[in-house]
Amino acid sequence: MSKKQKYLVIITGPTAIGKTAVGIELANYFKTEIISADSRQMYKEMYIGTAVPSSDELKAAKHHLIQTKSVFDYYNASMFEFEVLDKLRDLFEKYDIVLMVGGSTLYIDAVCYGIDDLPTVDPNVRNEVIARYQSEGIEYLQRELKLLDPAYYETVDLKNPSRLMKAIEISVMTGKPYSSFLTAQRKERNFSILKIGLNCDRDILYNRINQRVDAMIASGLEQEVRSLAYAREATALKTVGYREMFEFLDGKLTLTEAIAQIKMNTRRYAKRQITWFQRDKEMPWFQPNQILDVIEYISSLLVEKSI
RNA sequence: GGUACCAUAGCUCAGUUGGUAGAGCAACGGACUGAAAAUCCGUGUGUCCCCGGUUCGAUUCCUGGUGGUACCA
Repeated sequence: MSKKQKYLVIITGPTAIGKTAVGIELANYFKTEIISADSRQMYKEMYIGTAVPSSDELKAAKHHLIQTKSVFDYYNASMFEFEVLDKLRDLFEKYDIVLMVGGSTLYIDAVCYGIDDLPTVDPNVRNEVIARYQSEGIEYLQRELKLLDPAYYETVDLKNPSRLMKAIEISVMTGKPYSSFLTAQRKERNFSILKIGLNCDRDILYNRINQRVDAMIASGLEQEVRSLAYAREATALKTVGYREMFEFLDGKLTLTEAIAQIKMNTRRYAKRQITWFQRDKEMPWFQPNQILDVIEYISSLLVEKSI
């Protein structure tokens, strides 16, 4: 192996834990750049409600995949996988270490382990399935899936319409059962991956979330959401902070209620992230203020591996 | 100060004709391979305000407190 070993260092953790600040410090220390692993900060129409790094923060370290897409663009975890791999090919020409910072769990897993190749679904097929679900209910999806992919029917969460629809769309499109595309095989990467988790006591995290939401409101979240009314139906706008503010603008919630719900839904989101992270028993955890410990931890692994 | 009503889960409240209690929301736990900040599933966590009385047994009935609300002064 003549080529020098390359490392992707992933900084992750629940929303509002302080990943951005840690990422920038690490980027400066290791003299490298940051790829965002955030499924919402990539949309250029969304800014306040996604807590995109500030212009000062973006100047402090070079960031990639931030505000590069439109909310009308179709995007998914598989596309993220390939986009990041492309980006890494470039960055590893210049750096031995590249950082990836973010909390979008499925996207991170797609980069680390790969995600099976599926054909892109024809919007007509998709709309047809959605329409029949809306008129005939989840029983329709269950019946249909049982016919199209009995094996998947046995293992899937039968009460989860998203999962059922996805499998039906793919099966209808290809004429083959959805489950025949699932290999459950980890893809090999030609770089090493180091994951770092950031977390703290739950009540402290919840305080940070509350403060962040208040700050979003103070910075004009209402205006941002109001100006996005034309894009309201886009999937990317079905996001904590935007959804509740649309309800406020509709008069379904008072501003006070909307703020309370944004805080609550952000807490639940953080909890879902934490649940996902707990699958990975190997991931080391640090407090967001333990930057020196994180640097020491990363450095020790680099030395160990290069010997 | 007087009279009436109320006090049960984190909150709003239901209930037990006397056998130690249950809803909604919150909270907590979990699943998750192309919408993932999405989508879905599960769980009751309790000095039934306090002291005494009646009773085999009191959160429930009774005395007296304490706190709250309303009205009258």
